[in-house]
Amino acid sequence: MDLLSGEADGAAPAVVQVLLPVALDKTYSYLAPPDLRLVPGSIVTVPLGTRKLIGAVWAFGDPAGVPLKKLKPVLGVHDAPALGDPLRTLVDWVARYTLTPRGMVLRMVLRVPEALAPEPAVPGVRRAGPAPERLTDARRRVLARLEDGFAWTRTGLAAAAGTSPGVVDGLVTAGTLEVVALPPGPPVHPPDPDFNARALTPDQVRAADELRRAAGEGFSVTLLEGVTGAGKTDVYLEAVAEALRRGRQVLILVPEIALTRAFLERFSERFGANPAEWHSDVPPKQRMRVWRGVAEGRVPVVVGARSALFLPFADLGVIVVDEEHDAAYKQEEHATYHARDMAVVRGRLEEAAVVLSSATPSLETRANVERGRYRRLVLPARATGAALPEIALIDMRRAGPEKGRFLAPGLIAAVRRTVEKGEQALLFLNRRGFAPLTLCRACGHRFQCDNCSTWLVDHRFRGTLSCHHCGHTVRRPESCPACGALDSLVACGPGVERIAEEAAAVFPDKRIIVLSSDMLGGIQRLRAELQVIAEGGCDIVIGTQIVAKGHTFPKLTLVGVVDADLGLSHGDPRAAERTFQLLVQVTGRAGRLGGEGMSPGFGILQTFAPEHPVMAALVSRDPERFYATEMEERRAASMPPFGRLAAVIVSGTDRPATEDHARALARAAPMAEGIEVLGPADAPLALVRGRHRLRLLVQSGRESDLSAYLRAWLAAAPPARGSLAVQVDVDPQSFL
DNA sequence: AGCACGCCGACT
DNA sequence: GTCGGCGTGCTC
Repeated sequence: MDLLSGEADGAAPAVVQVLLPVALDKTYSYLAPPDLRLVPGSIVTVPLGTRKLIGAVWAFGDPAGVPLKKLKPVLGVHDAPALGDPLRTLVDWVARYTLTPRGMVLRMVLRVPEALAPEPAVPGVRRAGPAPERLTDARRRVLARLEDGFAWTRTGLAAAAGTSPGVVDGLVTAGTLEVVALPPGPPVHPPDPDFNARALTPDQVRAADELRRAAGEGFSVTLLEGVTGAGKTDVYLEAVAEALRRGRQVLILVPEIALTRAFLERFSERFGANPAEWHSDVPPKQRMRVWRGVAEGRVPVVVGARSALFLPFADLGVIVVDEEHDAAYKQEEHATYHARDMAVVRGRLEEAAVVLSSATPSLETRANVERGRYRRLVLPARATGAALPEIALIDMRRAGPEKGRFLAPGLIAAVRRTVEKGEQALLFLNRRGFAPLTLCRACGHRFQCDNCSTWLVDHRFRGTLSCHHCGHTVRRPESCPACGALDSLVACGPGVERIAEEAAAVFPDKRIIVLSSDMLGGIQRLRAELQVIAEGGCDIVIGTQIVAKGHTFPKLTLVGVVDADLGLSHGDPRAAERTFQLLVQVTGRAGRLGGEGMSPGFGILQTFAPEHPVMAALVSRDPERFYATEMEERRAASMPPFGRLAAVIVSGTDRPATEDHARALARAAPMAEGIEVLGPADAPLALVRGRHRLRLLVQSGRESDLSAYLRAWLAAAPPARGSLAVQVDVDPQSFL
């Protein structure tokens, strides 16, 4: 795209196209006062209706020919670097791909209003006049500190002179000192690429060499694959080091804020300084510094959640996507995009090297490797002793527990052997609370959420029934609200609390800790419990997904998965992949001390489907086997990555109106070769936070441009009115 | 997105 | 009589 096309000639007033961070796809035309030096990407303030908004200059001229009298002038330019070509192209690209108005994508770039005001200069003081008449001791010490001629901060100077800031203020009043603006400090200490280069294994060295080369060669995508503990981080930090040596910036995406802590330590060990952080919990002042620092090229490395993808890097050389398979990279709110894929797009636009790191890569990424689009580097396990754990299955149909119990005798025996050796066992169940469903034995009443189509989960520790979707909570009643029967309520199915109860009954003298995200006492309590576990003050850990990543359990040697089939049952195209990834991750928490360093521990999976490819792959400790069969399945079903899937989601407060609109939309779907629209008849109607939701699934056997199809469809479809809303997800990660 | 302008129900 | 609900439409 030629951004300079249609530049105003000679006498005609200069007009610029400005993109605004509102739900508009179009740019608006504004008069450009000649004294403002505008360039493409300039961040400007303009009037819109009654409001003043911050937007960005997207182009010059006025191809649409808006009548001159309608045009208002640009009010001012911000003292911040203009958004670069690659970032502006990224905004256009993401908007087009996700069918989101460009303004809403720009919003993700400009979501830092504080950053756009010039950073308030730190007030400093320096010597400006003669010594005061009354020269006290404290005053003498202050003046002595200023002999060097530099300006000091008020508080810094007072502290250095061993006195209070009041003394400094007094000298300012006396005219001895003056207040001056100090230049803002650098937002982060620069990392040193050669600070603490680790000794790498020969395999790591080979991989690191490849990545270093990639970091110097413009755009490429490399999958870095290796089991937990194989040293992927050490390897990709060498690509980071290379980018730093070349003076280019680095973005490291991590799936969750909670995981950044451990990573930051790792980083500062290697580079002697912390990277800048970017996620929703970074306080406003620091956000401002990071945003500006990134734009001005003064921040060399950012570690952040998916929103960091839209930071205005001045010269981005390397993008790392850590745990690239993680579902947290899919953004569902506002614009729906997949940060891993958009990172690849940004890498292409910025001429950067993209590194995708994972022990269990997504099928999308593996398919791109097979097609020759991405390179693949495998870190073999043998180098560090890391490998997949030994896995055994318990066939719950033959060797399961008695009715009403959830731990099979085989699993109990294994836990007993483990704890009696003084080691720890983990019982993993990805379900919070005591039981996922409560029903009345007398009348069959099931406790359901008022706002959502979900069961209320029994939280016995708290004495409540809660919806995990919207948070709706009621006290656990004594009698059935439908038939009034007393003592007729039964809990169906297990949650971690119930497993804890069962484990306590089986192992009355063992120390048991339950870890889940809804734990009473919050994050501090969680940290404390983790500390207890690390110190060996616990025999059996019972946990949800929260134990699957991040934390390390040094004394853990056995992982028992209470329900390995959980998550396989939905008609989700990625169910098998997700389950495989989760089970590899959680069983990988087990290790065994001995020889040189850790070696893998044991995993026991309770399953009703021992012949399922996921279980078979885990038992054989051969992930390639899983990838091969799953690839074939997906290919046969034309599911991603061999076909495209999209969802048109209709939601509304009125159920019949929502269904009607979904039907009307489905009727309006154009016929197209190889594209099929499913629903609304086959699509379940869900109630989510008080709104009815229906999905129309759009499936394409080929990798055709579904976006174009969807655009054409929705342009011709009846418009949504009232509370009805239509949302498009061009790459849904589940059917739910 | 946000804001004004609009047209219908209960009240300082 | 107004205050205020949120449905509709526009913003250079």
